[in-house]
Amino acid sequence: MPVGSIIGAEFPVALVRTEPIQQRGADRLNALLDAAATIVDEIGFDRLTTAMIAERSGASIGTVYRYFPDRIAVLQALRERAIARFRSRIVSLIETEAPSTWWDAVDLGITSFVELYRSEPGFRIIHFVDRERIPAAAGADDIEMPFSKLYSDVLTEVFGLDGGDDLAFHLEVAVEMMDAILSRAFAFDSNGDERYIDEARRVLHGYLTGLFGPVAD
Amino acid sequence: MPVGSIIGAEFPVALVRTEPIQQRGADRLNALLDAAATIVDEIGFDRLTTAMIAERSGASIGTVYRYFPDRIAVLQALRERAIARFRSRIVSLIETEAPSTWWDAVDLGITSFVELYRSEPGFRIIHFVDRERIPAAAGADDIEMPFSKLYSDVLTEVFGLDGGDDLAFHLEVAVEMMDAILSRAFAFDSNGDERYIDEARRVLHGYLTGLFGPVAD
DNA sequence: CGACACCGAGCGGAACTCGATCATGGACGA
DNA sequence: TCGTCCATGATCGAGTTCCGCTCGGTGTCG
Repeated sequence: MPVGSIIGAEFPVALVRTEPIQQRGADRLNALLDAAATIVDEIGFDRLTTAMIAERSGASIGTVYRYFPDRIAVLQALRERAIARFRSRIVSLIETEAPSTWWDAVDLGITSFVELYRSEPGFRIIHFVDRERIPAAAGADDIEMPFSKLYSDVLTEVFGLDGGDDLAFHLEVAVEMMDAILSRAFAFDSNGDERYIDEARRVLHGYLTGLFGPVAD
Repeated sequence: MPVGSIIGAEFPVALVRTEPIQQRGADRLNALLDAAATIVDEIGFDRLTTAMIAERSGASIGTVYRYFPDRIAVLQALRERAIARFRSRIVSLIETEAPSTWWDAVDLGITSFVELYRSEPGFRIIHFVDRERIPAAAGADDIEMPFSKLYSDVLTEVFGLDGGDDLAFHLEVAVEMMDAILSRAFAFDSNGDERYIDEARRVLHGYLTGLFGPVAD
């Protein structure tokens, strides 16, 4: 069962300058990210300064730059950490709930997604999808497998869905749509506007059943 | 016929410090935005400096700050101007093409949207929806009517669509979805990946016919 | 005591200000 | 109908402030 494979590395790859070795190092790194998260929540993306991160987390600027190459990397790492948590939450949900249809599995994904936006500070500002995508800097090709591809593998192997090569494509479209609608849900309502959340579910259900046919396990 | 009403103001409201009075002022403002647009296209969002904008447009830094309160406002104004052009393009398209069904009208919207991404410099970086939405700064409530609301009015009055109060909501969801998929289409391909563009059309068609029933005028 | 972790003054550069200077176009008299 | 005048819009750019980031030196774990 490949479900566990949708968990990624604990810490963002290639974003930190030096992986922390000692315990306090790891603590610091998390503290830095926590600080960044709450600040982003409060004053937004581009008003965040590295000095603020340092002050909030009780570190010095030097320490910030010990772990991160630049300001942007902090934000990216923040996203990565949140997504890593998201992935592991999905895994435990799938294992405990043991969904019997592919739709139940997807629905679980949506639920986790909503929880992610709700509970992860700063995430409703950062967003799931990285819109500043840089065309995959050549050289660093140990890039993490995209979420949609992994989920497509799971659906294929566990539920025998046959979307062919198109499955990953359609799942990516699905993820984009879901993120867009949920971002809207959380844009003005930090708890998430239920109307949009419900609509996201409905849209995804309609989109996916339109591709795979009615739900049946 | 209210079609004309979906054109907004000529210049972005509440983003410029001083509305230009004389002709050269308006020219300057446009020149500044043009410069910003091409620079964004070339080197991206956060490498854009106000000094570059000044130099490219043949102005001084002081002039930049005469019209814009800060760097971010330039980008916002850039989006607003592009969207204003988008609106007027839609108007002329609807008037010249005279679509006979509501779907044709929506399809025209999608076409314009794609053209917007293709032809408006910097727009594929800026994106249609503002993801930095700050909960509507209190005080400035002469905020522009959202695009989805206006389009919903047009569809209601011209094609007699009856989505009730829900129509505007569903159209907003539709716009969010479309922008998400099209952003993806233009993320790595400055001409737009046709596969995603087609999918955006398909998705919107499915979503909207699911709400209004099959297309018929 | 070696390596890991941390510090913070300081440097370069970008964002933004402000008082001085130039240009425009409407008022107004001839 | 013109020309000139000048209030006000528009422009300038050196200078200030603030921010991202470096680096050599100082703690503190194992």
